[in-house]
Amino acid sequence: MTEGDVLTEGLIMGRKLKLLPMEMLDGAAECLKVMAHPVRLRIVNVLMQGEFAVHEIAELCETTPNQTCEHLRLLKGHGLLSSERRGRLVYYKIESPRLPGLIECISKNY
Amino acid sequence: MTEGDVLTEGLIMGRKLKLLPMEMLDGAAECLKVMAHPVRLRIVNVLMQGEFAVHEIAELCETTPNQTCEHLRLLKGHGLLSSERRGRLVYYKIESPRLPGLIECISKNY
DNA sequence: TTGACATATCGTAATGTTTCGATGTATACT
DNA sequence: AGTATACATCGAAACATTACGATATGTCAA
Repeated sequence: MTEGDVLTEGLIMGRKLKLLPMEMLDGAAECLKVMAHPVRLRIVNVLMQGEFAVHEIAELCETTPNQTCEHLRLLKGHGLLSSERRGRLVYYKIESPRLPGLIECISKNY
Repeated sequence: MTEGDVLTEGLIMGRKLKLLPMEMLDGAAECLKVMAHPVRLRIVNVLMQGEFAVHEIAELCETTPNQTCEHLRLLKGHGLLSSERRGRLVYYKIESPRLPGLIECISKNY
């Protein structure tokens, strides 16, 4: 969806409002909910620079491998990341193109 | 903070990574958490087009005045909105410049 | 002052999230 | 086979969020 595609859904007091469709906001809210955690933001920030194995991600995020696994599972469960085993290491990478956009938005505004 | 201000915080396997500082991600995560609800996204989307009273916001968000109040209170409590009473109506408007950026990011990517 | 409307708050039940230790599984090395 | 390493999953406690009805406050108008 591009910026011009907003729908005119609201009409109140004679004013027409350009509002994003509710289904879009539902999807966005779900994604934001998943990303609304500092460690998961950091994970995505790390993976924007390449594939990494779980223990590397854990180290870079200053958390335990255990917790890292859970965060990775959540992100993967929502289709945001994908993983591949190579030997005894499992490498994760970004799957959803939405993620870099969000990190970029954060780096500009926060 | 501009895009060039990312810190080189990560160093692993001889690779230097450009990572956003953790305090920044903490703040972003808190804001995302507040915004990670479809009705609150819609509220901000509405308020990007001007000030509105609570019952108008409720109608445009297709929810009850009661719930609208609670969402507005949460958003205001985080300094994202401000309000002003005029007569028996209370008008809300956007206070934080971060909000339009987030909605814009959503409208482009979702 | 009474009634009506607009907004705010409170209590609470239902639900979801986070964290942690313990346990399970997969791979490689000896 | 046995052991070590890396990762994944499970269960439960602690905590946070959401939704909803009930009740309270604030403003206006008759």
